[in-house]
Amino acid sequence: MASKKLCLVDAYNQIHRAYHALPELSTAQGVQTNATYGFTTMLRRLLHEEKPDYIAVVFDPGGKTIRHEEYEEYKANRTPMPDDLRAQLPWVRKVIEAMGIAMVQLDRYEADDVIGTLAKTASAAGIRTVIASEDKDLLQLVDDHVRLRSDRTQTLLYDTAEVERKYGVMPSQMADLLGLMGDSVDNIPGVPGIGPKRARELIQTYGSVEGAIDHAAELTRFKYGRNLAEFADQAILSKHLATIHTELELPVGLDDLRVAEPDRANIRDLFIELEFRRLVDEYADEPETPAGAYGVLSSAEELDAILDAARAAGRLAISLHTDHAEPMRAHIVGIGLATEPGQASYLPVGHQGLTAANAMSPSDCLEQLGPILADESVQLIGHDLKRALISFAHQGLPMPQPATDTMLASYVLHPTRTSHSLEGLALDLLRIQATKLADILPEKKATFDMVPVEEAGQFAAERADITLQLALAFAAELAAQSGLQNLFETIEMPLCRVLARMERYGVRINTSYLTELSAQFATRIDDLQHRIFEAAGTTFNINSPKQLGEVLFDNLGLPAAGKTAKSGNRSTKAEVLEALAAEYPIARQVIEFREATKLKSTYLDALPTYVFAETGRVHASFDQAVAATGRLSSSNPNLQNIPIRTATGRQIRQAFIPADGNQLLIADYSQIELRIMAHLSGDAELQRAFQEGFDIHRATAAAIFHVEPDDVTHEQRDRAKVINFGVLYGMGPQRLAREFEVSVKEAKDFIEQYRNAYPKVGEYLERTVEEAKEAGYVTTLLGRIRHLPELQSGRHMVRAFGERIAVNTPLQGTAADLIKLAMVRLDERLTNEGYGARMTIQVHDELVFEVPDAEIDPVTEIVRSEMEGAIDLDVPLVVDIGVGANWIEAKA
DNA sequence: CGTCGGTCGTAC
DNA sequence: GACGTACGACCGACGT
Repeated sequence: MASKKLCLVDAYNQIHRAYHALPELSTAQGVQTNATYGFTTMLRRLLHEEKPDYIAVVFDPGGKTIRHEEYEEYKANRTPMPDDLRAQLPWVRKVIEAMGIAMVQLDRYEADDVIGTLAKTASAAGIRTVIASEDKDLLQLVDDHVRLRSDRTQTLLYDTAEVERKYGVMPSQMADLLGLMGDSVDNIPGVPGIGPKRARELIQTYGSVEGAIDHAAELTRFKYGRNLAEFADQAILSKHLATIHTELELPVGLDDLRVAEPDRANIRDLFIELEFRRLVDEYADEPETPAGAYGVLSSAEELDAILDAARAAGRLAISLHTDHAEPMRAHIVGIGLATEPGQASYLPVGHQGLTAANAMSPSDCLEQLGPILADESVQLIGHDLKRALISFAHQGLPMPQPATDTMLASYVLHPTRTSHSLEGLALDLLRIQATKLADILPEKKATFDMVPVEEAGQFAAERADITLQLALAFAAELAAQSGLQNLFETIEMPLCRVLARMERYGVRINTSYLTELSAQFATRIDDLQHRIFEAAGTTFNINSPKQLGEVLFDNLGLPAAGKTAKSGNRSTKAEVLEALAAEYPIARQVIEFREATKLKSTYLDALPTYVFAETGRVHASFDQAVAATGRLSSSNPNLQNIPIRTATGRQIRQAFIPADGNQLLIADYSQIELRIMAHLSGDAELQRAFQEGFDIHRATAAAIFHVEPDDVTHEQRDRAKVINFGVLYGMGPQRLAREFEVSVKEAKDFIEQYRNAYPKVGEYLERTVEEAKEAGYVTTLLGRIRHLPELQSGRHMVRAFGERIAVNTPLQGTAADLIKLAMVRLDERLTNEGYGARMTIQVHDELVFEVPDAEIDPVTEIVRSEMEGAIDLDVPLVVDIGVGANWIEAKA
């Protein structure tokens, strides 16, 4: 049998390496985790690949060591550990502890010395050692039994031969080598004028530092030879400092380092807390599965009993499952129902092969559910309820106003979470591993209706149970944060149903018009492609940035301007091509080709594919839990990026039309973010500009260029516009300089002039960043919050990014709050007052309505009053409203 | 054949 | 890289 193995981890070395190698990661709570994560995966790999019998993680002591006593300057050049790394050390120790791995640390001695001593002890016992470190000092320990493992781009195991190959000396001579060449990392001086190459030669020739010094007299014709004599003491000291002690008295023996069974429950909890989701699965081979009492309902009486319980409890958590991912196309397959945590039932509705003989009919099920949904005394709870509401409506049930959507609760509390999936929340908050849908589907592409009722029931009931438990947990969390609770209850929850209605109603598009336009574009694209190929002298894929770059910059020799960030290809973006267009017609042709193909593929050809046969309309999704600032997002298709800026692009908007007998009514907030900034900053001049109803860009131009508003030139107004928007995004002078094609100094002057014009705006922006650093988060006017772990970063770039987010989020987020509030009130009024008008699209500061011809006047007034009156600011909110037969015509 | 990162471009 | 928030088309590398 092979000999046993010991792994020794150089803790700080590996922690630092992880910290620098990984991008900043942090949990939803803002705990930084990159070093912890990197160290954890390193440990895991080490255990897996080396399969040691013994293991220890060795730390340096907190205070001074014997080397400091011998040489004051030892490690004096070390920069202090960044705060965001130091903060991770307790977590690293927790991970090591949970994994059942020994930690060793000795006062006054470095980790290297402990490692050396342990390795030697192991060797004496016939045990092989693998040291995990990138520190070349440790190479001196390498021998037949001891190897050093380095894991940079690939794993490299240093044995004696590898050390000799790389450094030209035997491992035992590494301290001599360092004694001569010094080590800037540890601030070991070495001998001036002797670097790695000479040190290597000298050690190879004379065997040791002492040997080299003995022969210094023979080398006095060289400067380094004279230095060797002069700095002999320093060389001896350096070697001494670099020499690892291997004879220490340690408080632990090898027996204490045996690899133990990890504490899986503890590891799982820890990884959940740290949000190491991938690792949780691995260590939680016995995950806590919900131990609830779940049953399948098989009669109207059983269902009634559950509904009675819901009425008694005043709440009902549901988990709805359908046969289709798109709610507009979906039919209800079954519903999990829960009223108390730990127990839940399943109502099968539309499983394949399920007949009235073994259950209730689908229509009976749904009919029986109708009243409870309409019952306002029973709080409806669910996860991603917008989908459920659409499905209900699709099947003829009422669309109730739900009380708690756990997805939205999670979003309000942690808007930057990348996912608000039920599974993820269950894991993080309840420490429960929910059953995965994929695990119960009979095959990969199966749908829920193919799952046998019993399995589907366990799954759906579990989800309803988890949803209820999450709702209770979120209720407690929200209760402690009244601002968020208010936002959740008065805006996000009501909006959920508004969006469901919008989505279900959809928008009408003129498909024949789009098809016609698409054919025109095809001709134009074909023409451009021919001309580009002719100019290039070759055919290629113009849509491939890589191939395009080769043609333009290699074949045709156009001057390249900058590389792309990730792959280092030469950039072919519009800005670059635009600069070349005056001199090289092909650049212009590529720009036009790009615009045409973009519009054709993204809009002209894509939009008609979204038309839903049943309604003849497009039912895009408006997602409420995506954007970190509180904005909505839109997808399938995205109706929030329909072109408007170019004449060609505007043709696409004309495809958006109302139903017969209706008009489109478009209502836009005018300059909403700047108005919010005027309000929040309290700047008198900016406020006055809005109160007087000035053209804000013209007013800003007049103020920063010191001219009368009437004398402002087009260029001045354009520049003021760029600055006005730049301020909202935290733009710096460099970017402004590039934008204006002026020097950075001149750009700084513009900013200075802006600050003079609106002094309180500058103060406000600075105050916002300061307060964000203090509090760790920023807030909007209606109490939405966003945590900013970026501001605690050790990296300047990341911190600067955090500062821009801190500036932008309250403005963008408050605008989002306002329009959401207006949407909720508008929906309420239009519904309650019996109008046929429908809200159909939201584009951040704009609402699109489909309004019956006869309702135009009253609806215009209602829209204006609810939007302008959404909230009372120190400046007026102005809404521009237009009416027309398509989205362009209606733009006032 | 599907997934995913990279690049680019559209909106506010 | 240098201005915030999104979604998505296309390419091309990579894995099954």
